[in-house]
Amino acid sequence: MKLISASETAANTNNASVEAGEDLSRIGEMAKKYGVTLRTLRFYEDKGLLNPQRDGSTRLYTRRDKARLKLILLGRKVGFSLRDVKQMMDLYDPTGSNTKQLRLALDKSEKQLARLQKQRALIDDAINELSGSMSAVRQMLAERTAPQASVAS
Amino acid sequence: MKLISASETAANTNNASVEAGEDLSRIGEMAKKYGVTLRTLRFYEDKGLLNPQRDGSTRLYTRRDKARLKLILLGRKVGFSLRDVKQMMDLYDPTGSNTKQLRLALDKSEKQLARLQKQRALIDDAINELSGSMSAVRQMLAERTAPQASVAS
DNA sequence: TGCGCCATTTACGTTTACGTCAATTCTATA
DNA sequence: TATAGAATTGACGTAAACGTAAATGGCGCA
Repeated sequence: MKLISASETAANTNNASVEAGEDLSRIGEMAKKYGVTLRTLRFYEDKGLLNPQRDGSTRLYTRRDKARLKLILLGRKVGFSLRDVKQMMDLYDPTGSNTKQLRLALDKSEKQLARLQKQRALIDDAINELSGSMSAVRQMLAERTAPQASVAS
Repeated sequence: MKLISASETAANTNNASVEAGEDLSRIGEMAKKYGVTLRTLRFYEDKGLLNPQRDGSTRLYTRRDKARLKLILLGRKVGFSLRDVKQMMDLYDPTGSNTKQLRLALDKSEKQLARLQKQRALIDDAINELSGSMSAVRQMLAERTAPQASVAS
């Protein structure tokens, strides 16, 4: 599953306007590197989360895009919506202390943490309830004598 | 599936008691009693999970429907899809030992239990990751000296 | 020069479990 | 009888995160 003859692409690019040591990646490379699909990358762009450069129409992702993508994936991992992630990232200002961004992130994180803990409690409940039902069912299967399958909560 | 025995609402519009101890409920009553919306009850019916009788066009829920609804709600609580619940309930046979139903239920339950445990693990991961990020952010907010908000996982 | 692969844009489809009208009819009560 | 309150069906909307074509274009290579 090779895409491009590795050495040439890695060494340089003959076509693009790339002169510094920028390691730009195209969409396929990005997808592979971060375990997402092309569709996902375009989708994130469509939602304003990524802004790759273009060489003609071809997307070229810089390390900035890669950092953002990492953040997005981290955010999704901890359960933030893309909207939340965007909202937080939009506050990023390379010239300031980003206090507002950090406050927002902390605020959202606290709420998300609460949600996660609640979810965990629900899941624990479900697990207990389910385990209980399962042993009941096992009982019924064990004693094949029971004529009725009465079900109660 | 037999539903109606004989005694049916003749002309009396005063529900709640027909002749036998049938305690039929209308949709509003059901919704209140089980904490669901009217829409939900109609939706379940549309999906073949409930089959209330009709008095004209008015739905009348018997205790059988109530038992089924309890099952549905239990199923949803432990994370089964409505499709799963239906599949299991459709196997119910009041004349047999319901071995097949029980086996299916057990099978599905085992899988669902595994899913729940996996989910729990994911949530625990997320909680840890999030907690870590949060203390990092708190750090950065504490030392207002940091000029850059570098973010890494 | 044509094949094959990669990429692009646009747009509709998927999943689940309902919510939200809207228009209308039925029922209960004053 | 008039009217408020229930109930009905039908249809469209929602959320999230993409999937899945379809039609098209560019590039390298044999």
